[in-house]
Amino acid sequence: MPELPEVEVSRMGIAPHLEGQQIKAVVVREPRLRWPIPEQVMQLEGALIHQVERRAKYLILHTDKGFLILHLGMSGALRVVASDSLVVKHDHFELQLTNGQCLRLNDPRRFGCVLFSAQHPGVEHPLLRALGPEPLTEAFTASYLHQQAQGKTQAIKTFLMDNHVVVGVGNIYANEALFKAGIHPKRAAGKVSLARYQRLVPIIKETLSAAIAQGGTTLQDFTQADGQPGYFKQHLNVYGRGGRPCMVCKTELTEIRLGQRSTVYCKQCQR
DNA sequence: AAACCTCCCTGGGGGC
DNA sequence: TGCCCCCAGGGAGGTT
Repeated sequence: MPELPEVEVSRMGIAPHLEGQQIKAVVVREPRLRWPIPEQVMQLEGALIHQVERRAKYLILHTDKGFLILHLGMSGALRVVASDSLVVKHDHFELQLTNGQCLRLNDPRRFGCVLFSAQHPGVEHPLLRALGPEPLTEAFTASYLHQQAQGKTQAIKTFLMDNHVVVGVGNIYANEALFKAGIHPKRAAGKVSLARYQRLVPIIKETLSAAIAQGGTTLQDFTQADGQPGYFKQHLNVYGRGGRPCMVCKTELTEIRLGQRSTVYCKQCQR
């Protein structure tokens, strides 16, 4: 499942193949994604791609004829392959380039989206306008998070996963970061001290950065049909380990549901 | 307004 | 072996 690190790895993988290239044809095989793929994407035929940007878990292709917004949802994957390479099940969308390559989106669960924006969507588009800061920038600090949390009774895990607070912290990283920071996932966000946010924020940054760095090792063969590598799985302390012993104190890990999401923690280590 | 809940979708896994 | 049911997840949008 693409979390922020995987989207960033996707961006790094596809950008060198796309930037400076021209779009020859836009192919929509299955328009029924999260939202129907709009007709306007056809306007990108003939466009020159300037840049591939990531904002939260969205990828934004800058072209001289507008902006393409991509979201991978739960199960989406992007590959750069030869335009005549075999189309497989769930290959819903592609941009064919004049150099014979194409950017192909495969998404079995269709939670992803492909959208068009005439202006840069970061400030203008309703989906991106209200997003919180990027976790790997200087804007994301302990004092910012502490201030956002003031008066909130919401569980800190739900708070961290709210895109208005900070983007890109999905269920896996919220679980892992709270474990490493020793904070109970159900603790009210507004009752977590500044000192504990000062511990948590660097942990979130380090966890995301480490995952990106490891995804980087798969960049070489990114254009091959390998699928998701699962490179981060061996580093997980709590996610998917409910009922098994805590790696620190051996206490049986507790699994609960919080905001419809599976939540695993150590009742000994996390308070 | 804040804090919940629901829904979209398919593949995979467990139970029988 | 095969079938059914449930679950996973991001995040918009609805409800309380």
